[in-house]
Order: sequence, then C-alpha cells, then structure tokens
Amino acid sequence: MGPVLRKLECGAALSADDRRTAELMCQNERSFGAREDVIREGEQPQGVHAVLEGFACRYKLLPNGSRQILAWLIPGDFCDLHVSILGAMDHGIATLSPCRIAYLPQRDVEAMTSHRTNLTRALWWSTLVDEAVLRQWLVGVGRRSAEKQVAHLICELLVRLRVVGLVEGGVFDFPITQGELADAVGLTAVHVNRVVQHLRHCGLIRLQDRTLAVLDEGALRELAEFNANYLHLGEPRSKERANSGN
Amino acid sequence: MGPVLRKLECGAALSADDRRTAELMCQNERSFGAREDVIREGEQPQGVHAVLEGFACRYKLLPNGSRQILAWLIPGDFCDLHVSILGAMDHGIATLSPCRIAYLPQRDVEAMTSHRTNLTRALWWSTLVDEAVLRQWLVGVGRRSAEKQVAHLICELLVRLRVVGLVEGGVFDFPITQGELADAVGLTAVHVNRVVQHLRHCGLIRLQDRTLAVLDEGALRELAEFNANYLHLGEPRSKERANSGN
DNA sequence: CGAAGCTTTGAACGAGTTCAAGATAGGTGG
DNA sequence: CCACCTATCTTGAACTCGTTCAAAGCTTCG
Repeated sequence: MGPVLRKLECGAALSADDRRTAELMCQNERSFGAREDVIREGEQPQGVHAVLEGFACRYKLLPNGSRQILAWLIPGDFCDLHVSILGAMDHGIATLSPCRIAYLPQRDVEAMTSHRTNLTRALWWSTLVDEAVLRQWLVGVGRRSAEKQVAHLICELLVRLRVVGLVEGGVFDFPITQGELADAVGLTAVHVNRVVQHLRHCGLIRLQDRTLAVLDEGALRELAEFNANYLHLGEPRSKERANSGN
Repeated sequence: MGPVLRKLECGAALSADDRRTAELMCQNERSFGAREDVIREGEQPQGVHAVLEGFACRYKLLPNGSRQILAWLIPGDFCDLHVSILGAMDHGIATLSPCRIAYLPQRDVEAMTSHRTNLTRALWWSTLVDEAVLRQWLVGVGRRSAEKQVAHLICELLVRLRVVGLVEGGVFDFPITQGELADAVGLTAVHVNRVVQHLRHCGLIRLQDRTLAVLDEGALRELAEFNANYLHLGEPRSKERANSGN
C-alpha cells in the first residue's frame, strides 16, 4: 500500500473502490534530486502533487535571504491541495532529499471529489491536519525554548513517519541538515547544533549518517511536552469507520 | 450585508440564493463579554461559530502558563469550520473584546455544503486563507525582527478589516492589548511596548484609546515588507465571477 | 586527492527578556 | 462626583538565550 493511501485512511473510512481509486491516482510520478524546487511561489500548478518517497518542505524566502520552513512533507503528504481554490501558491515546495513525487491531473482530482465522498473527506482531513501542525509549529517558534522545540519537532516527525510505516524501533531516515532544521524552528544552524548535542548527551537521541534514533521516546516527549492530539490520528473522529487498515 | 457574507464573497461568486442562505444561517447569535472563552481546547462543538462583531482569537496554552495566540478572529471569520472533520478542537477560542458570535447548527451547514457548490467553495476558501495567514505568522515569528513583525501584523489586520468594511481612512478599532499582541508575535509585552513606541515616533501609526490609526500605510508596508498576496483576496482566483459585491 | 557542504567549537555580541517600579486610565461603589 | 482598584502602559537596568563571525574538523563524492 502506498503512503498516500496509508495516510488517507487515517482521515476517513474508505471503501475498496475508494482505495483503488486513490492508488491509481498516484501512478503518474516524477523523480527529483535533493534540494530541488518542486513548485515555486506564485506558480499555479494545474494538478495536485503528493510525496511518495523522500523528504520535502514548504518554505518561504525573505528579502534579506533568510528562509522559513513551514512544513516537512513526508511520504503521503500533499503539496498543493489548496491551490485549485486559492489560485496561486503563496510559498514554495522544495525537496530535501531525492524524492519521488506523484502528479494527479486536475480533472482526476475533480472527478474524484465530485463522486467519492469519503475520499474527499479524507483529502480535506489531510489539509486540516496540515493546518493543525502549522499551529503547533507557531506555538513552538513563539513560546518554546530552543531545546523543547527541537525535541517537539522530533516527536512529531516520529509519529507522522510511523503512520506511513517509515519507523523501525524508534529509528528513521533523517535527510534533514541542521541548517534546514534551523530554518524550520526559526533558529541558527549553530544553535541547533548545540541543542542537538545536548539531546545526544542526555541520551535522548542518536543522530548520525542521516539517521535519527529516538533512544528514549518517553523522556523526549516529556521534555518536549508533546501531546499527539493535534495530529488528529486518534480514534473515532468520524461517524462511520469501516476498516482502519494498517 | 453581514460581515460573513461580505467575506465569503471574496472566496467565490455567489448567487442571490447563496447570499440569502448565507445571511439566514447567521441569524442565531449569542453575545460574549471581553476575555471570555467561546470554545475550549478539546471540545467538540456540534455546529459552526462565526464572529459577527468584535475581536476574538485562537490560542493555545503551554504548561508553563504562557500563551500563544494563533490567529485573530475578526467579523466574518469562522471559529471552527474544521471541527466536524477533525473531531475535536486542538486549541481554544476566546474573545478579546465583547463579541456577537453566530452559531450555525450542524445540520444547516451540512445541508448547505451538500447543495450549494459555490457557498461550499467559499467556505473552504476561507479555511485555506486562514492557513495561509498562519504560514505568514510563522514566518514572522521565526524570521522577522520584532519591529517588522509587529508592522506586518498591523498591515495584515488593516487589509483584513477593510474587506469587512471596518476601516475608515486608515483608522480602525483595536481592542487588543499590548500583552495580547505579545502573545501573538511571541514576544514580551514589555518589548512590544517598546516596538509600538518606536513605530509611533517614526510617525507610522497612532495607537490610543483602543483605536489604531495607520498614518503612513506605504511606509509601514515597506518596513514590514508586506505583500498582501497571501491573503488571496486578489482578482480572478476562480473561473467564473458573477458579482464581486464590494 | 581535492572541493564543497555539513558539523563542531569558541568567543564576542546583541535582541529581546526579566524584574521592578511608577504612571495612566477606566470602572465601581460609596 | 470622588476615592479607590485593577488592568494596562511605560521606563530603566541587569541579564540571557540565541546570534554572529570565524576557524577548524569531517564527509561525501566526483
């Protein structure tokens, strides 16, 4: 099962037909290298993009050259579900690692959202969760100490990657540089480095060779004051629930 | 014309029928005093709330007692459009000034979104714009200096309030305390005070008696590096456009 | 092997915080 | 109408978390 379907199933109960449709829509894919632009700010893509493999991010550039990363996009995440309604991208999408990215043509998405209620619901669920994650990031950047914030980000990533089956025993692929981490949490690469080292020395994580191991998830969550509610993965969010998959 | 309709018309072209429906839905209203909770984190409201008059905010509280304001809610804004899909509020809604708040029962919203395509589109547009605003706030908290950020926030509020007709000659009601401003931009009340004073001394704004006057909008925008694109109020975002209303 | 990018370390610096006190303003009860 | 109370705003001074600048190690990869 592809990561997109895997994720969508968290958002609504899908029929066998829905599932087949969802998988079919992700056929048309394209590969990108690391650190490439997938969509630029101001563009108006005609279809919808979704990450199948690799890490990407939403980001915004400021006149002074600094960058703010607005979201990590991991397998199963949509890049631009909103753009058909909003008209143009108000931020860019770039890869962090090499990526496979699916492209769903506009007409397929429209056909889908006009016929398949559950799938539509799952799609909206996904953009609403993105928004909830964004809120949590704002809390982090605004009110958390550097260390708690980095810890929180790691906890979040751990949970999100688990949903799409990319974590094994607390260990996952982490192609994000400390500089990119810094752009996400609104700090400097230098300071992120010091924070990461401290987390290492506390025995909470191991980070090397683009691999992140969470050594003590409980302690990390406690430090971060992490509560996964905002990811809305929990149980009965919707009336009916047929087959939870996974 | 009520603020909700006024705002929705920015998101999609509405028929006379759509408009009537939208206005009717906001009949059922309730009044709140200043600094009251409207919806608490974790609650699962059965309908949808919208601000008709006054200022409110989304917010999140941290264990250490600090607060992060996640959004200003001004007349025309919905509080919890997402909750029917996400299941529970992952943040609270509180008033900042006395407010009139409309309550649209679940079944009305459902009836509407199953029949009226344009209205549905306008509703989704509205939550997507909320998300875009959130992204801009993240950029501000993460990467802008205190002064630019406060200036940016003022520019944004000016534009948003204009949409619902609450600005006259650069002057508008501003019931937000400096402490609340601080919770929005992730700073201290003390520092916000110093920033506000500086903006005053530069002749950019006047702020007194809960009233904010933007004295030099051009200069304020320039300082803030403000570009209203992200508010997606611009022109032809959608294919058809019948009557743009004002 | 060499270049380029990432990580690590140190030391000086600064934007924003913290703490504390005083000034203003609006609202209430007498 | 005044006295008082509380919340907000204002100011100053010390302090700190995170920045900046700079240089040195480490990887990766052609």
